[in-house]
Amino acid sequence: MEQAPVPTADPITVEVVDLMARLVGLFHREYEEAAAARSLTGAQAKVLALLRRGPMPMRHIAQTLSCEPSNVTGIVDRLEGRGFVTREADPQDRRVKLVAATDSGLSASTELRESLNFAREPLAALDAAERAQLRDLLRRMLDSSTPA
Amino acid sequence: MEQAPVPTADPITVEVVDLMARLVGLFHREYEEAAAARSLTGAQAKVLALLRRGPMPMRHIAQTLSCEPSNVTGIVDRLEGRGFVTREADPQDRRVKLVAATDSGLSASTELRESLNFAREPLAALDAAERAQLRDLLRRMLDSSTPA
DNA sequence: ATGAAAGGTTCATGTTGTCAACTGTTCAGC
DNA sequence: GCTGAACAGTTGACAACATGAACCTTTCAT
Repeated sequence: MEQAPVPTADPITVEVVDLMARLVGLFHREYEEAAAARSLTGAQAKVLALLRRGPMPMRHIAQTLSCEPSNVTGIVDRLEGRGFVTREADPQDRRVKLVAATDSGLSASTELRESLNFAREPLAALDAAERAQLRDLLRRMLDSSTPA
Repeated sequence: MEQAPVPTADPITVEVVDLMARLVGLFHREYEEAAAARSLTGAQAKVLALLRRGPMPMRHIAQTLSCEPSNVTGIVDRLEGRGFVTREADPQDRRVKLVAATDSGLSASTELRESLNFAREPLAALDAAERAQLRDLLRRMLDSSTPA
């Protein structure tokens, strides 16, 4: 039987991976800073961002963040303590706690999101057509690995 | 005088930022996992990756990682404790400590780097020409914001 | 009805991160 | 040459994040 064809690390792929690593570093730092400017931590900001689509069980948050549920407990505790989210029991299943963003939490998250859009100088180096190209490439990469 | 043209969040930019956020999340998680598989933390792996180019003063590490020097002390302590790096005084300036990867540290870092290359399924969705396109776009974004 | 399984929390522990205070070393100005 | 400012690194105290095990409550299959 053939060995699974090791995706021979061609030079372009290697370089793209490297560039992405740098991009990830940049992005991550800026996100962290933008959150800190609103005295949120990165993890808190991520949870708030998740809740923009609507209330969500703790477990679902943990899955999306790829971390242990016990970790989420603490993060939500702190967000709740500052009035950014609420916990309410799910009427359908009383084991489940639905976490929902408050108005205050929602607007904090929206502010942060918008501050990111124009803080993103790296994108300024590209013109409209190139940004569209980039968008298409990224879309295809993500759609292939995140069926959702 | 004109107001600085608020980079009116055009829909494409907004979407690109969003896609990048998702990509960053994916990449970050995979990096963290790949590091954990070698019982390294993400931060430790990042420092080892930095040292692949050669020895480096603590302060330079802190600057590159955008964190406090005191934080680097701890990370390097743990790496040193496991024989992945060494600390030696810089003969030129005895205040400075040069951190260098050992052979063991270097090969751990290389292994990790290579495991990333073919763990990067998202890239598989693109053919060679598209990967080259992506590389060019990313290069330009990064070169514009990281003069180095 | 009983017991297994699932959702959350708690506790203990380790790593990352910040900040302030401290030790050595270098270097500019006198 | 000295003195003092500035710099590199460490230490200590503390908060957030992250994991894993133990636990409680609720649900659900049998």
